Amino acid sequence: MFEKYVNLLKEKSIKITPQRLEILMYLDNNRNHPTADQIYVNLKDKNPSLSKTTVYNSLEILNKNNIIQTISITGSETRYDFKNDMHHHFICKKCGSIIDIDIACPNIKKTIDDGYKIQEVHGYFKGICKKCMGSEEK
Amino acid sequence: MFEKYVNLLKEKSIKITPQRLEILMYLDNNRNHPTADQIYVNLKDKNPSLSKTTVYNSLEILNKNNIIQTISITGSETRYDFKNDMHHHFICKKCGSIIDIDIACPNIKKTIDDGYKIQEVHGYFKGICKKCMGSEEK
DNA sequence: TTATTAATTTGTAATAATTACAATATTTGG
DNA sequence: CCAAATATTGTAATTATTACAAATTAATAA
Repeated sequence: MFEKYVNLLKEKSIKITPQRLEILMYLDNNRNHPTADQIYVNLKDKNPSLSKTTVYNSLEILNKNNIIQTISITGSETRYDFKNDMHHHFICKKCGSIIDIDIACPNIKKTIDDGYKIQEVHGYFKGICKKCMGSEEK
Repeated sequence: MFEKYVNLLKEKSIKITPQRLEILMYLDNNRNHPTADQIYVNLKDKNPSLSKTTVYNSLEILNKNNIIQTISITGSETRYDFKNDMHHHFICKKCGSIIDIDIACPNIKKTIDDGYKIQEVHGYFKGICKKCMGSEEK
């Protein structure tokens, strides 16, 4: 059940703890860009001893090891995402939902050629999502 | 001296106050993506009565009226920029400097065609800047 | 110019997200 | 199974930002 996550941690020589496994599994199964607090609240039920500091610490080490990524699209809190193919994010100013936009950035190459070492790419769009555009027209 | 900023505010029917003019002028003359606190500290000398709340309020109304823009590249604090042509931002993980990258996003069209209304585009790269890459090689 | 009204500024207090830290507990290699 | 290193926990501190009410100011019309 946890094999996938155990392996992910082993590959990066990160110590395996139940907390880290739970957090990783949560992010893998919940691709809705949760905040640290949301992860904490949701895992707290089944893991009553869980501390919010542990959530932050775990997220930090997972992020540093490229197993997850951070999203700072709202500006007020960091959101977290299980690492997958490069994509952008769209946040709807009306309903607040954050949506994956499956496009990669073609600009990276130019910037690398220009002498920069790029380690992370964040593309954020803000506006009104499809659904809310639809309901506005009515 | 303030004419340019008075006009900017008038165009948007924003009430003209000395605080707003000072903040606008500061952002126009300091294109280094300052935080609200940096703006506050720097203007406080010449405007001792300035309140930090005013800085936040002014930045909010200027942003809502598209005169300035926000940058949330660090994740911890919002940075502000006088509005100019669309460009991306690069933050160096070593020296912390935030650098303008003069490229526009060619992906917008596809997302608009897909049914989204895009109001803001934020492109953030994180890595090592030219300068720091140079000093690493030595 | 002056009076009026609505909007703004100010200062303080509250909130929300995140980090620091020290004691306790757990993981892992030998 | 032991020991050393590392992680977890809970609380307290910090930082950025917002809420709010009283005092002030800007814009407008007489």
